[in-house]
Amino acid sequence: MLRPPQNIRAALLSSGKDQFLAYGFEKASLRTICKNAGLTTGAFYNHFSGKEDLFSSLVEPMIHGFRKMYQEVISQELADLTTGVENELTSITYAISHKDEFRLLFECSKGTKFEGFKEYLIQEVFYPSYQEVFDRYAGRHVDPALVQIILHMKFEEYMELIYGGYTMNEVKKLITQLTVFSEAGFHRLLEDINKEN
Amino acid sequence: MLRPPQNIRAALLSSGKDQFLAYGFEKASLRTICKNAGLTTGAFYNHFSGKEDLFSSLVEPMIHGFRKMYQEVISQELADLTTGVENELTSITYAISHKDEFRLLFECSKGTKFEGFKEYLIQEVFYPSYQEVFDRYAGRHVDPALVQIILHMKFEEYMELIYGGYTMNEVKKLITQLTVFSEAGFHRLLEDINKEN
Amino acid sequence: MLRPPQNIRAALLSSGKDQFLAYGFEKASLRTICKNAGLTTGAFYNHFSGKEDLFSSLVEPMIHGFRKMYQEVISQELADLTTGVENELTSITYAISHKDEFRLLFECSKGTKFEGFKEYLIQEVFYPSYQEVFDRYAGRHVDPALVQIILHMKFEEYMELIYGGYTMNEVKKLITQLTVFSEAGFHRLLEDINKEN
Amino acid sequence: MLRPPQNIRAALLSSGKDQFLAYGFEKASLRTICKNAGLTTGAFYNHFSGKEDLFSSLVEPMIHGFRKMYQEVISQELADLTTGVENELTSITYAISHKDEFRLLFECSKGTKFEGFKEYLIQEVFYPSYQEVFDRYAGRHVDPALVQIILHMKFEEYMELIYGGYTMNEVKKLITQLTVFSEAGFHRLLEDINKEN
DNA sequence: AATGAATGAGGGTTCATTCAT
DNA sequence: TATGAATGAACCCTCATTCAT
Repeated sequence: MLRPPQNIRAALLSSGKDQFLAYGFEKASLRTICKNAGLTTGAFYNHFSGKEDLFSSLVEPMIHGFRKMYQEVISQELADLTTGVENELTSITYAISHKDEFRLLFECSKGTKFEGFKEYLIQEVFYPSYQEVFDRYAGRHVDPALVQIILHMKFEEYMELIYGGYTMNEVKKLITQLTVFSEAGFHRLLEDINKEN
Repeated sequence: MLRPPQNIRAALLSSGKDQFLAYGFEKASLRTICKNAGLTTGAFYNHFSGKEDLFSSLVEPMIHGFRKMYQEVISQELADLTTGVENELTSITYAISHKDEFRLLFECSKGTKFEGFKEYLIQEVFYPSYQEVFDRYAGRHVDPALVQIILHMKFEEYMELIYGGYTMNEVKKLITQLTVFSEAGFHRLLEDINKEN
Repeated sequence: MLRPPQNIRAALLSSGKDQFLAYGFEKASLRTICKNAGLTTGAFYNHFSGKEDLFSSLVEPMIHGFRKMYQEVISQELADLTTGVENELTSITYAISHKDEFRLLFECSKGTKFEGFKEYLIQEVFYPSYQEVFDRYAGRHVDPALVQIILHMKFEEYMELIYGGYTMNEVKKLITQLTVFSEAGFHRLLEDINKEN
Repeated sequence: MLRPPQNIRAALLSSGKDQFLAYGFEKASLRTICKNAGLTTGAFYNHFSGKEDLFSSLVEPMIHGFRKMYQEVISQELADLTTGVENELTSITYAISHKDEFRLLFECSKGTKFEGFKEYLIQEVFYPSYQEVFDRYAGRHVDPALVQIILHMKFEEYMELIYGGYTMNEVKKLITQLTVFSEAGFHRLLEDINKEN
């Protein structure tokens, strides 16, 4: 009653985040979300148009932010291919500071319109540029299956960096090391492939 | 009614697998599972003690089989470090032939006692030997964070091999290539690490 | 905010009419009525004391107007029995120009105090004079059941004239024809009845 | 518990009929219907698939019965034009013995797939043959507006016969009288129309 | 006058499980 | 073993109205 309206919205977002993370979108109980935020289910609908609206409100700002950031990163990457580590760091930093929202999006979104977001991101956003980079470096068309798998591994690397609970310094060091790992593996693989034929 | 009891159990297992894969453990409807298996919900309880029992029955035989197989593989591996690719192939082959059960375990088990199985497998089963192998190769204690991440990437590699829909021949070729990738990366990484200090 | 209060009231009445006509009194949503009128539900209560008050305000002025008009018509009718068609036309004209309000009253008033208005009108207002006219013409007491049915048919005739979407000229012509129909039927019926006994 | 299942279904149908008649389909409360039938709302869904299924089960058998009866009546009518009164009596008798279901269909079906049934019946089933009979008798095309209105009046006549609470003997007598009324009116009207031109 | 957050009860429906038959 | 009716709580959501601001 005496709380300013912003706090209510914030309380609902926070409570919703908790429940969605704990139970997933479908199993999370709106009643519980409301109770934890200190209001009735009826009151909820003065702030959000429904359960999915609450979920979207948690996740969409992050998606827009990520999109914006990613576009800058990718355009830099195309201009200067040596900026890899730095750009990765930018992306990871963003993701870490939106850790929860990423998890919502990737692991708790079943039943929402974001359900397939992870695969969408991998296939539509990352894969095309990945395949292109591989092809360019190899000087030939690289087996898409191989690219797919390595891309998924890369994605998993990011996941671990994001959710591993590392400090920024640790992340920086790990990325450097993992870049060494990936690039060495990558070059050796291409050599082998080219030898084959 | 006239079906031998085995068929009923099999029908329930099959119908349950379908629903659990499609909707996850919690959201899958026991009613639907029973209807698709051609019996009533009441009859179900003559064959299984409940929803989770059905799930366990789908997943536990595979776990035991996998455990048994993995122990043979790992003891071979420790005896002869050159058997890597072959052993991986054995594991993957097993996993591919139990694709559905793996997916149940890893992606559809929320709400059951198997909920944390994937992390359990990684941390309790794979990680110790992984860290040991890394340490042995490096001749020093490798940063566990690094091992964790690379292990997760490896695990993701397996996932893709299992779920990518590849033929056995494709899998064999991919494993060979990915082994080249991983090992080259791994060696280069260790070199770098050793240089550092 | 800057609108003169009359406009707000008018907007609410108009929006309410729309919703009541579309969904009936009970199913119409006050929220929607207010939203369409451009204000909040809270503000609504500064103009009307509640949902039913809004409904009454739509319907009562018409009822009073109709009562007044009908009294003039009926007193003329009793003075001069030949004015039939003209008087019918007066009534119908009034009804057509308050078409929506009539519909509200007859078809959308469930849940309000006007719920039984149609039957009230027929039984309390029309029936007594109808029975009297029949009795007078017949020179004897006509079976009330017969009068009831013919009265209801007459009422339905009016409904169709009102809601049929006819021009005034068409209405005039139709009334003339229908009067022929009714009166011929009526006289023949009375002849038969009198022959019986 | 001890009631045979038929009684439960019957109890739900009866309780549903009461509530639908009293409040209309949308406003009737399933909870109340169930309570009055002596079971919980959960149990309800073992007997009907939902609220509308209950409504349909009340109304559809009557519709099919009516359709069947009406087809016999109309084919007789076309074979022998003098059977009018008898056939009307057959129809009305059927309707009276399904009085409640007719009222459900005509007055309480808003929100169901039967919502427009009354107008459908009038326009699609009755109107075409009505217009044809008028045209045939008149020897020319009669103004559809006139036919519409008289048809609606006829329909209202039936409604009153059905809902007036008359005995079968009274109905028989009233139909005879009303047929005199209608036919006399009809013939006189046609004469007038033909004179006009 | 107007806002909009809050109430609290009610809506139809689904659920895993139980149990008399 | 099988049936299917019953339970009772939970689900998300909508409602007319109130009231502090």
